[in-house]
Amino acid sequence: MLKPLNPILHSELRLAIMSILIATESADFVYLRTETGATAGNLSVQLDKLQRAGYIEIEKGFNGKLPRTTCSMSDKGREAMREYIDTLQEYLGTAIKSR
Amino acid sequence: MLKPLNPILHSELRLAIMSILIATESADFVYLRTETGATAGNLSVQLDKLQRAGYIEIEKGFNGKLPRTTCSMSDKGREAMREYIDTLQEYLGTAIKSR
DNA sequence: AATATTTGGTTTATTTTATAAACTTGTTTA
DNA sequence: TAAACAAGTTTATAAAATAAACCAAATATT
Repeated sequence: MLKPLNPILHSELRLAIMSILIATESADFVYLRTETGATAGNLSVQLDKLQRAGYIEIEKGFNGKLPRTTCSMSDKGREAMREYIDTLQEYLGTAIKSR
Repeated sequence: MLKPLNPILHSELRLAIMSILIATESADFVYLRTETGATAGNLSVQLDKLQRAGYIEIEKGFNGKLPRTTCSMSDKGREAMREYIDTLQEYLGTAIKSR
């Protein structure tokens, strides 16, 4: 029987966010928005879910006088991604290995 | 900007179904049910979506006197999976290659 | 110097999707 | 012959994703 895919990660936008953060260590709201093409509302909601899950940390500060929200991945998030990718590979089996 | 992940494939149960079919070429309703652990209702709905998308073919026949639904992947389905996996790898980048 | 616009978001409402519960049709079994 | 089972489908509910509307502060415009 197949393992379940972590439902927090198995979401297009949340996976996109996590994929960016796993590579860059830190990214702000505006960058995530342009990179993912998400609406601000959607991005806000999904960042919140990732934070509640303990997968990312969100720091609110200022860039000069303008607000700035900086996100980075937590160890828990990195571990969850590792497991998610493992599970994905179990699903996709040979199909993914052959590329 | 990240490419969208085919929403028909980016669903746990549908991905599980497609993953089984990509490896086995053909599987019946009962097998898919036990293998995925899905409820019959959910499986029925998701098979229907995959069929409407043209990703699988569904043949209804009999196993003795009992109904039997056999599913197999279409060329279009195989192509969609190829693309989906490519896109996933773009998302996951190095994280997936290192395993 | 008032007012309009832009930036960087959040909150709330709507739509879509996934899932489960209830039902159907026919078949064994007691 | 009635109860239980198999193999599904249909419909109702719960959860999720997404967008629309809103807000506060900063900057630009007339």
